[in-house]
Amino acid sequence: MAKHDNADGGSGNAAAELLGTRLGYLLKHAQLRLAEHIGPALAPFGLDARELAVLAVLAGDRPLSQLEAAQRLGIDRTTMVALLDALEGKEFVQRRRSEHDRRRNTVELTEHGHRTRAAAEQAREAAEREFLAPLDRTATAQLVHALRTLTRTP
Amino acid sequence: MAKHDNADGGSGNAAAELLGTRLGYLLKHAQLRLAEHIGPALAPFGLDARELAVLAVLAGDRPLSQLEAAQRLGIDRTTMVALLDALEGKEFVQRRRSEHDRRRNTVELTEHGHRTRAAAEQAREAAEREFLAPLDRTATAQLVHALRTLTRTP
DNA sequence: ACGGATCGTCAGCCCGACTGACCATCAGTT
DNA sequence: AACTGATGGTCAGTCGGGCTGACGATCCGT
Repeated sequence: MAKHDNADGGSGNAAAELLGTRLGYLLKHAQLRLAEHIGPALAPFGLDARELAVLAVLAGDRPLSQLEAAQRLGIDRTTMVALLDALEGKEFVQRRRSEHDRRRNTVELTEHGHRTRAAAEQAREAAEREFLAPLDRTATAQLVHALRTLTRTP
Repeated sequence: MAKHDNADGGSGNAAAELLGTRLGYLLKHAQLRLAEHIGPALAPFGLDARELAVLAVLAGDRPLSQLEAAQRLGIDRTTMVALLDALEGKEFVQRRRSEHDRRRNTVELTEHGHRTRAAAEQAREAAEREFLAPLDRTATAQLVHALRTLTRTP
């Protein structure tokens, strides 16, 4: 969280006028600003947002294969490999050859992974709340609802 | 628009349940879906969204330097170089050494650039409207307002 | 027992965006 | 005028995220 981004901070916002009407710009920068909240919030846990999302998806009762996990996140299975390498290196997850289909790795959270995930999730929620603070309850609900509607592939 | 992204389309949306509550996910995917509308809409003009934004920023009455243009878009000046290389190659803009400060390039739209920008801007707006179609007027206004509030660095 | 599909892995590549160095130029100082 | 420090444009290098393509191991239907 330092190299990419830039999320304003510069220039006397002549931009805002022109770009503030462009949905793409608004969405992108909302995301950037949110990332600025969440990144630091997760850093103490040794996680970034993507990794936490992986943990979240793996936290269900049923252990998943790498492919299943990838699909739930909408990422490629080859991307999942590296993600899990990192998470396994930090002892948050554990790969294990599936008994029933020995092509598959079933992936499970470790004890440490479970605890960290729970704590990190709270930190993420707090960061989100902080980010959303300028909006009242209603506006927040409407925002989420609108975004959900728009992302539901029609 | 084919290689990157993936924006769902796969998996029986077990994701939606888990991730639909995560603001980061919603923002990211809203953006992806919007890009899917806008990309093809701008393709006929030989532009992508970033390039159109550059044209928009340069379309003001006063010609800007590369640095000024970059700052208004919140991008790096080194990034602007390549962007302008492309736009100049397509004859949409023209660089010219500033008379008053010969370190600067002032950048201006060509005639062709102006016409293309106007047309492309309409196409972009149409694409945005299409993307926003699932929301009624009020919801759209609220969404834009909320995003604007959140992106205003407080 | 085979041939085709599936899963995990790895190498290679693309894209966007940044950093660092370089050169030309400007502006203020001496 | 000459020096010095800052500024603007350029380029090479690099990084992060994510993909494609190929490969080996396995599975499965015939």
